[in-house]
Amino acid sequence: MEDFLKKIRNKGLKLTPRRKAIIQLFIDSNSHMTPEDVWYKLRRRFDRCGLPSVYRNLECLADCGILTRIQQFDRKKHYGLCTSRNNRHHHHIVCIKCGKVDAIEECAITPEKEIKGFKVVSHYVQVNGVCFDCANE
Amino acid sequence: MEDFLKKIRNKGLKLTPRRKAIIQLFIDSNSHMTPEDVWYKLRRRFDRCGLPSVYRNLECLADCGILTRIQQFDRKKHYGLCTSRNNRHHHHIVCIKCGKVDAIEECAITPEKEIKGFKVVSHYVQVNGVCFDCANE
DNA sequence: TAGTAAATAGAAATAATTTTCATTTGGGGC
DNA sequence: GCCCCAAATGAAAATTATTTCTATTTACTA
Repeated sequence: MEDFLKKIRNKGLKLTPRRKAIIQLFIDSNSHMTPEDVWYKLRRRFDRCGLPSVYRNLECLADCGILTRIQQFDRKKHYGLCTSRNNRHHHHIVCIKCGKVDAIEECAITPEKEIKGFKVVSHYVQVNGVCFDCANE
Repeated sequence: MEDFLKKIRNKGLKLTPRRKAIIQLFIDSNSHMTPEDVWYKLRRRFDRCGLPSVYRNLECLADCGILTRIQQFDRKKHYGLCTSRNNRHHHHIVCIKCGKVDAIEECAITPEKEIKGFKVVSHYVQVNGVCFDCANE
């Protein structure tokens, strides 16, 4: 937890009760969540709690590298706890059953391979770049 | 084009003027598009043209393997033409400038590598799987 | 401890997508 | 070529996730 708080301070952002609570929720939940999921759980602890604030905080925590944006094709935003200890390039693996999120350092994904104890079912890769034509215009 | 039409027939779906026109739009446009983009262009050719129908057709064409769903973090759906000639496992590379979409067969993405003439700027990988705990419950 | 920029709640607005339903149409079978 | 029926369509309305706005509160710095 202290590592996470440090990341917020490093960005010059405030360490509010909501933010700490949200991080704690992710540590406890061990799975990715939508803004609404988080909001629902936060309301148990705070009488007043605005959904827009949750949206802002999740984005802010993702920008701090504390959370990672998880792509689920259900039209909602999803965030998971980013547990990578160093700052190296990495990706995340998501359990399609329980939503558990873990960091993976390797990029060479091969089908059927087991990664960190996860049995790979599918993976989504999108490479963003500049094509030959655009690079030379 | 004939290859694409075959894929629709193989799925037992109808070969409507809208569908042919949408495929042609993608062949001509050479970039990925949102439902609204497609709708806007279709309206030049058809007097009556419903947006829901465009949504339905894009999903349908994606299910047929004619289009591929492109992830852009702008809250809209994006589709690109899938030009892969065989049925092998593949991904897509997207130009962040012009939106050009191309199929890539290799999975071992390394940063800075050039793929098919595209200079890789970033890539998004999400692996979906079943974690150790879930696999053993 | 006062000052200030950042964070907040709540209400309202926005915008993408989906649903519903009545009508039309493509394509297989005659 | 014509009939039939499931699939496709348009239009309007509904849904729903997300964002904006604004006044108020709060965390942190000096």
